[in-house]
Amino acid sequence: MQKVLVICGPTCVGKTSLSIKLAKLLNGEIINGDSMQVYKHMDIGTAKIKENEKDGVIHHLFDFKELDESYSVAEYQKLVREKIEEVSNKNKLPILVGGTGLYLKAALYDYSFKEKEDHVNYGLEDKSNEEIYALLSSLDNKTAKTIHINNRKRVIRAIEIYYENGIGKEDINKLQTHSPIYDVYYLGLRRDRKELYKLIDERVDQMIKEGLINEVKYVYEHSSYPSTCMQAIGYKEFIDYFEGKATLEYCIQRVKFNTHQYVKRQFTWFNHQINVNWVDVDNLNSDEIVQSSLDLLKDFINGK
RNA sequence: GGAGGAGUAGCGAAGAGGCCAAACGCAGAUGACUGUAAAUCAUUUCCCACCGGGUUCGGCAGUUCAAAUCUGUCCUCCUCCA
Repeated sequence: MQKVLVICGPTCVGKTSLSIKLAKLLNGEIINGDSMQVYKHMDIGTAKIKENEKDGVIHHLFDFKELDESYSVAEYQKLVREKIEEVSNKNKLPILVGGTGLYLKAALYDYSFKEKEDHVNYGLEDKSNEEIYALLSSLDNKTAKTIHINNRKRVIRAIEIYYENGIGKEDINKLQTHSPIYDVYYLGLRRDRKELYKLIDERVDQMIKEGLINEVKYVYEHSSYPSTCMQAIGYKEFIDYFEGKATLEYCIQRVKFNTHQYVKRQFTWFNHQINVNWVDVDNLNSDEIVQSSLDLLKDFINGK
């Protein structure tokens, strides 16, 4: 099986800088594992790696989407698998770096997404939660039991899955093995939450200084709200400011709070969905982080 | 010095005698997650506990079977007039 190294963890722990060092030490190339860094023009707010920080390491799947294009796990899965193939063929180690848990898992596990056209509209959007949930229950009760009635997106998607496949989501999942299709090592960076929150707040302030507002304004003007890119934290919060509904200070605070909650969700995901080998970064300097990572990776690397 | 107004859980803010451990929002905590995932959704947050119990609504003292809600007094803050 092909080897794949994953560097994951919550936002703002230092995945990017570690990834460069490991890529150089392990002769690797980096593949983006982050749902928002695929977009052009979204650099500051997504904390995307800067050109001069890449240090000669090749990066894949960054900056290839226009702002008005949508994006999804299925597309990501397909692209990443191609890249893993491509990098491996050069005899280099593919290193996935990112914090979007579902994307990482979907790419590396045998999640299957049906090849499909554009979204078919089944006219579910204007129905009430109760109505669509009742519909799902009648179609595919097994899946309905796993989704909360208020979770419209999931309920609707489950109905779509049923219509498109003639079989329910739960039954489809049963056909999968739920194991990785590569020889994967999950390396995670972790840090005390409170400490992380503090670093996040500082980083947000720094982003503002670097011109985040102008960047967001550009993105805002070249897309529209339902679009994927304007759902990014650090962007959507400023819509109210641009429309004169909230002060700038308030919006900046919202960015910080939303990022805190995002971190929380990321931890929940990583802790419960995949077996991450954690490096606790709290009292380590950057060299020590690299060393701890290499210690953990020893068997994975030598097991070639 | 005079006239008004306000003090409610970490913050904001409802409640104006029993249905109040106290709505709602925010922040915090926990969880779910297979095509929007930086998305979406659920649970939880005075204290101890399994039923249940113990302390709360600026302080103190009253009225009442019953007080966050009524009375007195004190403290703090705000606005206006001097």
